[in-house]
Amino acid sequence: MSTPTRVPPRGDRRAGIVAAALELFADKGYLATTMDDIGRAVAMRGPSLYKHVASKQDLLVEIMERSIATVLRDHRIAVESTDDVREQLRRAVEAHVRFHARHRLEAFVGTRELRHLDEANRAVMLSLRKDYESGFRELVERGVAQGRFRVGSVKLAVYSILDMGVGVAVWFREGGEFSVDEVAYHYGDQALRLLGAD
Amino acid sequence: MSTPTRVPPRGDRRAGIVAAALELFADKGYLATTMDDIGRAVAMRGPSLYKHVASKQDLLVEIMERSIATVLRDHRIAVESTDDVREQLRRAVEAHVRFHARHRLEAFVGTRELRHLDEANRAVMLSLRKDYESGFRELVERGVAQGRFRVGSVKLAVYSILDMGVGVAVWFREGGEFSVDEVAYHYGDQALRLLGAD
DNA sequence: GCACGTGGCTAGTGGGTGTTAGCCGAGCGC
DNA sequence: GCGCTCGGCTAACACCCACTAGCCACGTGC
Repeated sequence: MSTPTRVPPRGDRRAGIVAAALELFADKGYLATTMDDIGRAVAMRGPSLYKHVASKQDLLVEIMERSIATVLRDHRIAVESTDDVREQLRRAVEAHVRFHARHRLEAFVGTRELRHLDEANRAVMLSLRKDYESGFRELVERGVAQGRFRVGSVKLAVYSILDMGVGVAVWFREGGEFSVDEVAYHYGDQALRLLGAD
Repeated sequence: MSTPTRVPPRGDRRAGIVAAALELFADKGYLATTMDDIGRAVAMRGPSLYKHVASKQDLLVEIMERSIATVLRDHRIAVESTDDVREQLRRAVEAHVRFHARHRLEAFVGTRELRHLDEANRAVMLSLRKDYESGFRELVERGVAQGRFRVGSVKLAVYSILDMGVGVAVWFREGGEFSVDEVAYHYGDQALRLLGAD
């Protein structure tokens, strides 16, 4: 039997493996996904994967690190793009929602499989997630201090806004009833309403 | 070694097993929990569990069924307790939040472990969850029709309200900063704001 | 044209897991 | 007191899975 694929372009075989792992982890869960499953998705046997990755755990770590790094970057960009608190919050929420719509699978795996990260990596991820949450809290607190927002509880408002964005990852489908932009806009709007903005 | 517990009260040994399974499923996940783990939690060996339950899957099914039945019942009671749409929605949201605060673990397992239900049971659960969602959608639609709510999109508003309630299960702790009632009240408020109520 | 690194393969290892089989002590009905 | 049911136990079965060992084809550098 001759090789069906002539020659894999370069050493980016690893990227394909990570992508396949992401899809499988999101679909079946980390524990339910076997190395053979991942191998099958990239047309090789399970053990061959070890020529490209150190372990199954490494795949999870790589997925999570990339994911959280993206969210934090997008958030920073959104907040730094204006000085007006109201607008900062709108853009931060839109970035949050855009991420959860565009990177559904990463978002999914990022929250669902946190407990299957080994201790050290989980601690790092939890800390980064806390930072992210803090960014929103500071934003809302500043808005309240400036009299732009009126909330019963900053903490509960922030949790609510974040969680409704997280939920997008569950139901959103590319090419479905809503575009990413529509969802982002509506959610930004809802967040501002929830904060009693203006 | 004599029996440490003199005699288990009655045949409610099963209830203890389900409770232990719930805690473990919520903590480690369904797949990561072994029958030995569950056995240890109720002071017996794994295989002995089979004198009380048919399978590990049965434990998951029982947990999920009880969980969804509770939510649906609470929702119905809330909606039937008044005729005013605004008040119906407030009470439905409060019931939703109360459930996710009081039955954190059930809520957790109910959403996180859905994929590990076998096909038949999963279909039933998904259908029941759809019914629950529909209840909220009809409520919001009625409110909009009566001019009591003003929303950009009924669907997105409903998703948002449900998801922010679901999120409560993640962070809520009995005896923490907020009581169940406080959270329920605040979330009811936030939902009404989000709907542009009144 | 040859050595060698790359990246695939098969075979195996060591451990884990749901579940069944079969044993047995204790309490209860009669 | 006898037998039966209940509910525990240990042993074992039948897989499954991450990962390792060791082999080999192929393309490239020289």
